[in-house]
Amino acid sequence: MAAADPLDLLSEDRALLDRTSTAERVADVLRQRIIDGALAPGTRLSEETAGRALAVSRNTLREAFRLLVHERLLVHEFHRGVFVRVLRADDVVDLYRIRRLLETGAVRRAAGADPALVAASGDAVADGERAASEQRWWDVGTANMRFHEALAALAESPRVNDTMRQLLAELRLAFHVMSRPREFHEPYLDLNRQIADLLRAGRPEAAASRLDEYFDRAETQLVAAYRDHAG
Amino acid sequence: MAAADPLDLLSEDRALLDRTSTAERVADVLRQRIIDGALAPGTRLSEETAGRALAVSRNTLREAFRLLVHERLLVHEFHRGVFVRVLRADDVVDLYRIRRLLETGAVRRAAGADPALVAASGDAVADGERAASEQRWWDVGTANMRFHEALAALAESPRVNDTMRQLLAELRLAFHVMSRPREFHEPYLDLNRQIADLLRAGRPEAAASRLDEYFDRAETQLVAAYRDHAG
DNA sequence: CATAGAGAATTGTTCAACAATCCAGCAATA
DNA sequence: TATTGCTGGATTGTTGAACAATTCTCTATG
Repeated sequence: MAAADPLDLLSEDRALLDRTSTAERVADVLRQRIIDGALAPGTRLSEETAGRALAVSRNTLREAFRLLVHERLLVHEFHRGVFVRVLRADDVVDLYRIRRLLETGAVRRAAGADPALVAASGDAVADGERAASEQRWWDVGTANMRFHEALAALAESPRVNDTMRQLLAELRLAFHVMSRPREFHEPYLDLNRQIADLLRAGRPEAAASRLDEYFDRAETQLVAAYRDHAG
Repeated sequence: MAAADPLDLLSEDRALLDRTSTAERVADVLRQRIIDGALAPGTRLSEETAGRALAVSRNTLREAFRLLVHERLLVHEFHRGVFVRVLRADDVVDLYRIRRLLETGAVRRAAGADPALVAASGDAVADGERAASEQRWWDVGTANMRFHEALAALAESPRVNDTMRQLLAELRLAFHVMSRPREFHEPYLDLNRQIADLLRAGRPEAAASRLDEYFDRAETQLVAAYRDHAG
């Protein structure tokens, strides 16, 4: 392997250097607010109001809206405005369907993956356990998502990583309509731990099976809770 | 099961009813032009020029650009403009990596899928064979993509379908930098036929194995041709 | 030949205007 | 009372112009 070219190192910093457009930064803050629940599903975002609050022009705001609509965090109704997406039960089913493909597929090829990626999934589990012991249930949910993001990362594919981040952000929308984070997240701490341990032990197939169980349980539970709540 | 509510039928038609915005239509035509090669990879799209050609304002055009950047068909360089994406060899590798996850995963669960979806994949293969017999190599490529879109559709997930469509559009960018459509697409007609037949015969695992072979060969060949061409 | 710098061209962002559409509320009617 | 029809007000859709910020081009200069 050749010596690290300092120019390569610099070119990696370039991304940090060239600033990002206002529209993208606006999209970033809106995305964060949607994820953390400050903007609840169903909320309408008026161009006038939101634009004044963020101190950006309508056009710039609209560019940001387009991005988030494409990410499915907002829905756009022609001549009516944009709304924070309200997930339906079949959206949840769909989200779990694609997660299953990406995550179990990624886990199955974990044997050939960078060991650091396996370690990262273990870290996420540990974070979740710590948050649970301190009763920080929202953080348990966050750690759970980081864990599954780490599983998908075993595919070592930037596009899979992006897709996964997007899907998990979307899934946050489902958690908001339900109101019992502890009951939902706590049962999976143990299952996640098992998956992480199997991975570290170099048994990806067994980990994938356990992961499939996780999906069965989580999906069933979430959809059930969902129907209870939303009818 | 209750009688079909005519109101439900109408609400399904709603999507057809509400028109789409100018920005989206602009994005549609640009997407088409990129896919069919009229806008070659690397081409710069000036807001001034493109806006005048399409007779839309800069603001509207920029909204359309945002959409296509998000789909990775365009790249946006701050203060420099938007360009039709030029795929690199590692982009191609990445595309095949996620395709492998989605398609093989979808094929493995084909047993439980709607038979009409299995039939659709067979139709796509037949179309490809017909196009090949008539020397329409570009159409062979199109049919090939329809075939793989049909495979992904076995997952019966709208999000998988969307993701897949996007990935295949992106892959078209790779085909444009190579210039031998026949040599690239012809060898796979037979493999596709085998996969479709195995599916119809109710042997999804065998089909998935064949599909894995397809990915190995296609990826290797495409990346090799790619390196030859682009260095 | 390389470099620096001035000027042109392009993008980033805002603002104002108007058309198209939706919505809330009220009147009219059966 | 419940439904329909209308009207005025509010919001979005789209355009055009303007200016700031940045990149590009080209020439002069060493």
